[in-house]
Amino acid sequence: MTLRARTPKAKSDRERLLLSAALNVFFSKGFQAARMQDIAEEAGLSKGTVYIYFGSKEEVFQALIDTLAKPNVEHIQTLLQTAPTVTQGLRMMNGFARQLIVETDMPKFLKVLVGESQLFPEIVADYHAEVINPTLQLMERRLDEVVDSGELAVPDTHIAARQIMTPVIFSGLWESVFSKTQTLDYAALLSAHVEALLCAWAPKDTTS
Amino acid sequence: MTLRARTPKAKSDRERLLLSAALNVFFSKGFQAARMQDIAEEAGLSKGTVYIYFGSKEEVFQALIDTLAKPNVEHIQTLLQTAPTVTQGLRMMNGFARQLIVETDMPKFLKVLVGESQLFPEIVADYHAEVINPTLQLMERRLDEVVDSGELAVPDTHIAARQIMTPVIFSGLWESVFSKTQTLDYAALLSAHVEALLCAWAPKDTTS
Amino acid sequence: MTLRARTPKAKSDRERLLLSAALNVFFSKGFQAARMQDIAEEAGLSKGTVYIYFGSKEEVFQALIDTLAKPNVEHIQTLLQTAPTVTQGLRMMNGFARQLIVETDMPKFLKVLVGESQLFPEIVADYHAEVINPTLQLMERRLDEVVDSGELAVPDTHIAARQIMTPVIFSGLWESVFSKTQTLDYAALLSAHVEALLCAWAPKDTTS
Amino acid sequence: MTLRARTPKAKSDRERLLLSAALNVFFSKGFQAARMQDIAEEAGLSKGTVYIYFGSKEEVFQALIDTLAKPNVEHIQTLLQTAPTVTQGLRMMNGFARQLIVETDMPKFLKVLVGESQLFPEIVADYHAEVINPTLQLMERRLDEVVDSGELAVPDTHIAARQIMTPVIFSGLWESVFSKTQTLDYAALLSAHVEALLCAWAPKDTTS
DNA sequence: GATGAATGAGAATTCATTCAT
DNA sequence: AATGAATGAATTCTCATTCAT
Repeated sequence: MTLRARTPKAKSDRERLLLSAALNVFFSKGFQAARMQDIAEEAGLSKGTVYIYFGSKEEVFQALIDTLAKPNVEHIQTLLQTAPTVTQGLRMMNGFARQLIVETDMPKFLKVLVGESQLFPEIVADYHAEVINPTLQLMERRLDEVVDSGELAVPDTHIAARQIMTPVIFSGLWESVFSKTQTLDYAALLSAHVEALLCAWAPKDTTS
Repeated sequence: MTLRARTPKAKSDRERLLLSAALNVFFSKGFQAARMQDIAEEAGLSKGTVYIYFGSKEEVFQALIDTLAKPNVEHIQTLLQTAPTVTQGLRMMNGFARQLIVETDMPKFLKVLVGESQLFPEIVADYHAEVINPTLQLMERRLDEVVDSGELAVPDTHIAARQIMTPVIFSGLWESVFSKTQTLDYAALLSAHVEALLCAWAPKDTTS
Repeated sequence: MTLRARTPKAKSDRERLLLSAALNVFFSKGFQAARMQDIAEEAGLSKGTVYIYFGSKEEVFQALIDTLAKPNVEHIQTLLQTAPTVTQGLRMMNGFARQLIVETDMPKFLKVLVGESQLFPEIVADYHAEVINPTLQLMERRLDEVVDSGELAVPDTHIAARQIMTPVIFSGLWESVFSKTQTLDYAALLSAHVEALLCAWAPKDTTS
Repeated sequence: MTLRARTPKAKSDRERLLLSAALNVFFSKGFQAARMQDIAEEAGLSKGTVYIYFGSKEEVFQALIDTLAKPNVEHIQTLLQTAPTVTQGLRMMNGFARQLIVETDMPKFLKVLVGESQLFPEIVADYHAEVINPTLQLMERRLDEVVDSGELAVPDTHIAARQIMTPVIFSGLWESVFSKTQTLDYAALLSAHVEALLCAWAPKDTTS
């Protein structure tokens, strides 16, 4: 029998442990095929114990989304807001995106979200409302600002915000789905992309 | 009882009907959560009938991949090979990509492939080998040619080939996952992307 | 499509063909595991055709018992009744038993009857009433006669009748169950048995 | 919900309970027609519980054979080996055979083995190799010894060993198949048989 | 009469969830 | 708190039977 988690700290550690185990299992098998047993084993605990922390498999899934998704958003937002220029902000974001893809669970998370998107439309809606949309809107606003300031000449900031995310999603997905089959140089792809955008958005020379 | 399919033609029609039903169900629920019953009902047939045409749920899935994936590849390849210039080829491909996203089952297919990627690694490997890789390599070769001819100045054709696909995948995924929550102007995104690439790859003026 | 059976003769031939196929299939798989498809294939016909001749799988089974069991009984009974002495009758019956085991379907039939005995108690009761019991009673009566006539000194004719059958059943079962694993010389076993019985039943010499 | 079996002892008891239930069900319906549900109900447990102890219906069957068949063999062998004379050994074996038929599950087991013999040829081969053959060979060797010692004059010890088993199998089968229809005095049959054999094998008087 | 496609009831097996220990 | 035995709903797949051709 595993040591009991008596303090609140110990309990929240065990919760995190379970969520991390769950992500791995959901990633490997998908929500439906994932057995509570698998999650328990991945965490080194027993089946019954999972139910002490989460009421059902669906609750584990929901908690996973809530716990893992949001911290990243905040980071991106901080990055965008604190960078002196958008050009720098974009370049810094690239570095962060690379980290996100290679060093975090984001690709696994992305794969799980995509895979279960039709099964849990509320979760998708929620995720859109709390993560995707705020981030895109923040980007859009920042781009509007720099257009006004003349830093960049972005023709359509709405599309531009999405355009920025394009290789991040591509890379995340590649990492989840194809990384075992063929590697991809995410950093190169991301920076080629930013440079292309900056080229396209370069302010027109209006001096002459 | 449904009309019996006695001729080979009628049987192959019914097979197609079932595969189309299966794609919808796999898309909605994922492979695991999809019940054979669901597929049968979607096709207006009974459970047992599905087993006359396919030996198991997995066989339905495999047949789906085989049937739906490959035709699109050929189209893309033709497009690339017949366009007089790469610039035109890319612009035409965008039109095709838009069609692919809005008018075909590609987004559903993409979502299913991503969702089940860990469960069927052989199918993913197969898909990579027969669809993804040949397409990317063809693009890469075409880009190498135009670099040689001076039409474009692509710094890294390997990355460039992937870069081209970036918004296609993004759009396909958006269509699958978020289209009910928020629409996205795929044509605008795709063409903004191509224009950015063409800007970045514009041959340097070496006359002066 | 197989030739149609138009005449009554042709129909009854086809019925026999199906029953023979059924015996093989029931023997190999047991009643439950036998598929109508198997029986049809064994007979070189199609599934639906079996239903033209028999209303259900159970009806096939019933017809099998009725058709195949009874002829043999009549033969045994004739043998016993026409033999001039019981001693000769027993020896002749042995020859017949050997034939029954090696050259007929009796062992298959026995195996099927035993295997399904609990599933079809009425069939077993029927079989007992129409085949087993009459034969045993006839034997018993003949033995009573020869005891009276002084030909043999059988202590208990009821038991004796059963005792006679003992190696026949043993051999039939061995043939069904173990013949592929190890052969058994049925003729030798049967005649050793008869000789032992004749020794035990030899009339006591009461002359001195 | 039934009491939980937590200790190894309780678990092995439950396993035995299930096997005993399984024998009854397999006997009544045959392996194929037996539903796991039936076995569970016969044991007073639920369907799912059977799968905690045995991985599949086939595994239950195999375990049954392993558990129930072998103990009896040992008993017979001990009997034969410890009896001072073969004559006594045979008479004692008869007592044991009667017990086997009336007081143990042997007849049920025999019926099940016969019924499923074609479906599980490996089990039959196994059973022949581990139970039937060793027993027959032991008998044969003992008979060879007594022929040498002059105790009995057995003409063919190979056949004789089989001849001895003849009424045991007959009785076991009768018990399984016909006992509800008509009783049979097994003890009388068995001892009549032994006496007949002893008569046939009596050493020839060579004194005069 | 013959065929085999279609049906749906039924059985093995799995696994989320409960709860006695 | 932790465990894992027990349960039964749910799912895949099979096959007896029907019936359009």
